[in-house]
Amino acid sequence: MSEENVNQYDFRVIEAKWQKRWEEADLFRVEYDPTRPKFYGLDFFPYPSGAGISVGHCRNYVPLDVACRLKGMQGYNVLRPMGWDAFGQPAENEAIKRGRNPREMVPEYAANYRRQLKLVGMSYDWSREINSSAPDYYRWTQWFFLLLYKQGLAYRANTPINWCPSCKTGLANEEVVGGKCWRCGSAVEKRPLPQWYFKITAYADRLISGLDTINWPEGIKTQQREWIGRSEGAEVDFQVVEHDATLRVFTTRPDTLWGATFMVMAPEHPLVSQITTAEQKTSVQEYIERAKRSTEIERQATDRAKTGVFTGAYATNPVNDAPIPIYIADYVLMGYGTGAIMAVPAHDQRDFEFARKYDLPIVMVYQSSPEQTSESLMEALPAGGVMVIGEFAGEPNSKETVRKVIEWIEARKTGEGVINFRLRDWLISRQRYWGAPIPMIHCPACGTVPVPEDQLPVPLPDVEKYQPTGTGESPLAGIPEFVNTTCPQCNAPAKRETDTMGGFACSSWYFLRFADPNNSERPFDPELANYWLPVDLYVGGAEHAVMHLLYARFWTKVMHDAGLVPFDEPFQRLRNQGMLLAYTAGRRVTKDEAGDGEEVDTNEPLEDWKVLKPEEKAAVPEDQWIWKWVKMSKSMGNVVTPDEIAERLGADTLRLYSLFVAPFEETVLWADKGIEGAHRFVNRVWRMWTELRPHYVADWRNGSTTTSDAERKLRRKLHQTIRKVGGDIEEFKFNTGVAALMEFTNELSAFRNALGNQPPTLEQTTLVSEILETLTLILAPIAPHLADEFWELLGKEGFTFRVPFPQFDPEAAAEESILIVVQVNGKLRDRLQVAPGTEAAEIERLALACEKVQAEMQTKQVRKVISVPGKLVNIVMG
RNA sequence: GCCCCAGUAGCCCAAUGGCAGAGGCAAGCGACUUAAAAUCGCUACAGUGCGAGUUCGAAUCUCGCCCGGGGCACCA
Repeated sequence: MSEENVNQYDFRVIEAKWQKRWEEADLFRVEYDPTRPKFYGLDFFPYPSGAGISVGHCRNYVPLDVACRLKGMQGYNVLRPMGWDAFGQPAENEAIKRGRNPREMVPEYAANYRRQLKLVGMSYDWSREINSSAPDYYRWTQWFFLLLYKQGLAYRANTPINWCPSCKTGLANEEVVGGKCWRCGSAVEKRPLPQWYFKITAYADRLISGLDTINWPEGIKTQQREWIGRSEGAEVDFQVVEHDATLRVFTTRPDTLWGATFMVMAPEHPLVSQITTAEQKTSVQEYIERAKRSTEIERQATDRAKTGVFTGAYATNPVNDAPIPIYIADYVLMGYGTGAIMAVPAHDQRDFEFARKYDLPIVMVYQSSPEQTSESLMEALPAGGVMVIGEFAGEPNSKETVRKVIEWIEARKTGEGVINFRLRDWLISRQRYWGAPIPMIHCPACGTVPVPEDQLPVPLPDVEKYQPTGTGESPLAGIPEFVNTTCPQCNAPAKRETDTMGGFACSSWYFLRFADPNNSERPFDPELANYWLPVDLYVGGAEHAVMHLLYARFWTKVMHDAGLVPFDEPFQRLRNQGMLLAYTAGRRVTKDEAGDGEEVDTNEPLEDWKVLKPEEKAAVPEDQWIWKWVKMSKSMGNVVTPDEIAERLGADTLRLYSLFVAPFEETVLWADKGIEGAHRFVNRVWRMWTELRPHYVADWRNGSTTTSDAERKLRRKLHQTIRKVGGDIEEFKFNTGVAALMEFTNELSAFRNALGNQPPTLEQTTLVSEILETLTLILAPIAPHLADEFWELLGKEGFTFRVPFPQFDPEAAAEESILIVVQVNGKLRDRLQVAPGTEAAEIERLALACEKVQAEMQTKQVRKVISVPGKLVNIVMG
């Protein structure tokens, strides 16, 4: 009976037992220890949604956990914290939906997350748990707002903002995706409102150059570079005819000034009203009105025909004094450059289209051939050709020419070289309740005054009603007890700022708070931050490529400049996990649903496919279901939870499968079949290991060494596996690391079968003991519950997390002989076994001596022999 | 339209210039079993999306296409 029990892999009991012991021993709690090297592994700051985590979340939490456990076994002092991005719209919207207060809901949801993360064996130091909506956290978010303000990096401006009518709040540029709100997909409008901004544009250059110093996926770096969008060019002044005004334009092609035949201003340009003539007033007014009404989606549609209106005014081209008409058109954006352009239809496609439509002259600056004329042009010529007019006639169409022209313009004082960025300042104001109040006070006498640091936090009032107002005003504006205060400077009655900060403020510094989460004197102790930071390994989804990662880098640079931290990049190494898709039943969108945009649920992609809700499944015949692979998410109703997998197959199986299913960064299609295989493997390990365990001797290191071929081979495989598993985890190649473990168990199985019921020899006992112990430890980062159970079964104390990860023995891992392939003209002819390190000349000699090669040499002449030591010999004959 | 990433066996994936196959799923066969499951063992299956090129040698490098995924999109 007892024999039976030992061989029964009861993962439910084992996993619960070790999770309890880890907790009792406070195993993952870490302390500052400058005598030890540190390792900081961090997950993207999650919002704890009511749905809890799905197996999709395991795609990032498990690999980082494995990497951190390995680092711990390698002797690093590992910081692995977790906290909740609890402020912001996801939490608020969910609370509204459930008619609850987010203040009560967040801790509940966080508790569920915590429970689930423990269930899959995560090695978090829970003593460092933080909640960004707690006053002792947002107090410091507000403190950082004031820091930015003091540095001149926070300002209030009344410019038209991106307004999401559904979220009822302003959006930063980064939060507008294709003219739609990133969160809900509604069409974004423009609204004038006074708003707080962070001057991230002041750091544009450093946000680009810093990318060269960090180990991030190239794709993410490219996205950030393109988002910041640095472009070199010049600003040039055009005198407006018969007005005391100059129109300044930005151009990357000042070399084409000679071909500028008209100007275009954005409809919002402040000069428009001043220079528009009486005759044109009506049509210009109409155009401006129309531009205002159209949504960002409409304005951003690139395939749309160019439209515009003549202002009646003219400007003087500074290079040839020609008067050229000034138009307004919505393809020119007020937010980029100067909001006005010089149009060179011959060399810019957009200007070309506009010129053809409104019959404006086209003048060629560059020509690739004499036959080419402005009349014959079918499209603009952005590149190539030689300059044919002006002072620089004869110059090629090149960067060098652009540079020369800029110098010339500067000398003539009509313009200057300028670097422009696509990046705009970061809109931080939200007109919502659930966020950190912006710590500013509006005083009638003193103006805008910061809240003194010692009065922080400005507490978010606890209220019953917090729904967004929709008027563009924060719900806080309706709470007199909050709004009315006194001016910190003159003590006169004053009003508080009622906007709150967007959630990205909280996540721009949380990684620092983990270094010192309970500090009530400052956001963090510099000594602790210097020890733990920067984050060594940061893991999360690629969807934050621009927003969060850009903002966090910006805040870190600001802190660096304020002398708070010595580094200026927060995340040394970044990895993005792939998405997890589930096969999901859906149906076609019916005509009436597609018809009106108002009623369509904007959380779902606006396509012709809609997920079948559970209640709809009965109504729609099964042969009309359309199956699709879509992201696993609560709104799709296709979630598989770690709870059900842990219950059915165990956490270690789930961990192993999360790693094995595909390369880390690849998209995964969730199929239940695959995980059965992972479970089979874990069972197989259990069975083999427990069967061999009776042969274990603790002092195997003093035992006799193995000599038989088969045993030496198995030991070689063991040491190769140590090397492979450790290396693959470091390189984030978890799938091949797990495969290596499977390979080893396959060989171990053959050994066990060969052993049968015979008692093992002394040598075999030594080998088996080494295997039992080593296998336990190399499994430990991946299947920690199983490993700790094994460790105990070996009669050891404590936890594998505290045991050094095995070192591989290079001698034991070395191959005894190497296979050399012999090819003739690239085709396989023979194989040779040679000792490692055999020189090229020697294997060449052996290859030429091969029978099959000799046979071919009878009829052909050897032209060349390529001999690659350790690989092959290729004999070229003809 | 532009920029990334991928395309290898029925499926998920290894191999990053050197014998196309490590691992898993599914399939087939055998052993064990009264039988089945589980387990153990064995087996078959592709010439690497298409077309050129470089090379002694290409899944791997280069160029041009096709297909899928992701990102950006009037930025002057």
